[in-house]
Amino acid sequence: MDLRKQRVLEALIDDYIATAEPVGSRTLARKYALGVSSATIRNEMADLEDLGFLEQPHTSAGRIPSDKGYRYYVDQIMKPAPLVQAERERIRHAYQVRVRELHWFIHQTARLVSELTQYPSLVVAPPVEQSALTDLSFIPLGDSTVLMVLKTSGGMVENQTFLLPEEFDAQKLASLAQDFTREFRGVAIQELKHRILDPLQGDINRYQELWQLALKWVTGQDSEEDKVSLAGPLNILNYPEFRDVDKVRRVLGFLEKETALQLVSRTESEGVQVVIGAESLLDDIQDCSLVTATYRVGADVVGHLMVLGPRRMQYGRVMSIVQAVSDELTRVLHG
Amino acid sequence: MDLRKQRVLEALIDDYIATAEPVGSRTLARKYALGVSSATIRNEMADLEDLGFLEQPHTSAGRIPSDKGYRYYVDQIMKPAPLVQAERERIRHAYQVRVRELHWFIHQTARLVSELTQYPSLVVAPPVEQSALTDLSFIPLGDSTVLMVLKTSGGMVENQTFLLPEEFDAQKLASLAQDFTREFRGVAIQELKHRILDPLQGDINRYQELWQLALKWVTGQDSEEDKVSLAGPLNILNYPEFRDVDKVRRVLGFLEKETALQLVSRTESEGVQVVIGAESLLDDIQDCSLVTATYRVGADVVGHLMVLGPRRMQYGRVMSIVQAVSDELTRVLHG
DNA sequence: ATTTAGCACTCTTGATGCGAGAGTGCTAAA
DNA sequence: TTTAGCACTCTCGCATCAAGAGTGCTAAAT
Repeated sequence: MDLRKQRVLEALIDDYIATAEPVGSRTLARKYALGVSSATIRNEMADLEDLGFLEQPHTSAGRIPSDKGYRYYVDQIMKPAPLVQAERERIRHAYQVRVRELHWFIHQTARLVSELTQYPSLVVAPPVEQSALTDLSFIPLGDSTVLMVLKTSGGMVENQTFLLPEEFDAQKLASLAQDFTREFRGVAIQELKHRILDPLQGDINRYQELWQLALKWVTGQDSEEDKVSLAGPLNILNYPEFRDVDKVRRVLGFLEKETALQLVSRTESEGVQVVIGAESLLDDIQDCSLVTATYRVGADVVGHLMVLGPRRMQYGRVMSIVQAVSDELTRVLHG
Repeated sequence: MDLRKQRVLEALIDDYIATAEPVGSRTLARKYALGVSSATIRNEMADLEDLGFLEQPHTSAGRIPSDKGYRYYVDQIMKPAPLVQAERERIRHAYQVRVRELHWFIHQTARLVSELTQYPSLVVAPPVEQSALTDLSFIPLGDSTVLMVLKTSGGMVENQTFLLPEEFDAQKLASLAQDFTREFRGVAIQELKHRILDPLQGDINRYQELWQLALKWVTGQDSEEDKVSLAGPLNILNYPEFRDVDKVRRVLGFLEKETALQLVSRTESEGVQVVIGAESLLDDIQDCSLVTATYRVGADVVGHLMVLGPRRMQYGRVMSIVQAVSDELTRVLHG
């Protein structure tokens, strides 16, 4: 794999990403200053095909990159595309307004990323259970309904209205919330489950029904849609590889199913990751690529961020954007 | 327009709705018990075409209904399809859990409707400005941020966190909220704008900056996405008339643009409305139909509910569902 | 007067064939 | 080792053709 092969591979992939058409030796010789004739390039291309970096859709078309070709391109050749000033500012400004509501953050982030990249984007919130309780309060709304406001260790606030199982007056509610907060401050949400059921908990224990209800909401929210946000799914309609409706359906189906969530949540390693085509082992997105990143809220509770596009994705650009956004998100959520 | 013509028209439309294929006289004679031969049906079909109820894609295909044909079908022939038990229960149960958050209601409704109908559905919340303030309170979250909780006349609760323009301690905030509530209870949100700026308002007036900020959020939310919820857009991919990606893009673009919102909000009349094909005068949805309904919250503040599908929509079913859901919604929001 | 059978006519659809164009691989010369 | 030249292959678009579906019209039947 000498330098010239790399050059040819790079030029070919760049061209294919730009045009979505198989690239021939003549095109490469004409459009890119490789300093050699098309015949030479032809030979190099044949070698690259033998090495498994390129494929030929049919005998007499140009060539297109294989998964392995893209992989080499991403790992060895390509440089992350620097963001322009406007984009950096956009990212910085995205989180300056409202604050502290996790679901707002993930919505905002998903939209931001999909607008910057022009690909669909999916953002997964960190699991609530892992964060610790900081404060709980109730706001009575009348008619046995109450707004429960929960502050967690990451500085986030979750709130939800729900029906009370029995009548409480405002004062009683306030004192209940106080007792609860005093007792359980710093305890992880997932731990609360057991603590609430603990018969030794005295007064807290007397209102088990209430707490269980509350708990159900908090953790129930987990399995809900609040946890994951999808933005810009229709962007994929803009790419010619998705002119087939069945393909669109499969891919968007993947994004809406839990498969996407599982796939992305399984990733342990930090930083930007790229999954190309069949590497995902998922039939539905055989000819898509994914770029994922993680972000942190508080200490080490992590969320995930993902961009899905055609295999000929603008890797450099997307990786830079995803990196910048996840950095910014981590920064903002830490303060 | 004698009875037999109606029968033929009905059979033809039913068949076309089921198959999406142009319908020929032979098919009608065979599948539907019309009691006459295909030749007779052929004559009737020719008449129906002259009357403008049918069209021929080309000389030797069967016929398909025109907009006028569908219109006649909807207005004169078709009966609303009764819902099955399971569907009625589904609708009743949909709103039993969480309560009082308007944006939750519209999300829930959109999803419910699109799942029942298998078409995309759009739900528009009633304009916040028209409802009156009932109660305002603050929950301090530390670091100059606060959760503002606003109760409105419809019994709805809006809440949002935001940054305080200056430092307030908890007590001061509580008293501010009390003053504000006392002063403005029953005033319409849109009216608040002027009242807050009124220099005669004494103490309230001293914290103009705070109130303006708060107001900006409440009414700003109006132009935001919280106001409208789209569910099941991908359902249209299941219908053969949308095998063309460009068409899909146009139609889904329409749903995401403000056009849809404007169109539906312009409707004054109550009850279920049907817009067929070109009747909408919008190029992007030339071969789609819309079924819309209104719902009320409180006295006469209304929201809208809309289903979009191909022209050969299952009108009877969709109209029943939309009717039932909007009734239920109105009922729940009234209590 | 209506309904129906029969039939010629029209138009789509799918298969087949053909030429143009693009791109390759190979050979031989530079 | 590179390059020019050329034969070869395969797709794509276009035209042609037969089959099939459905119609409209005419004439017979009810």
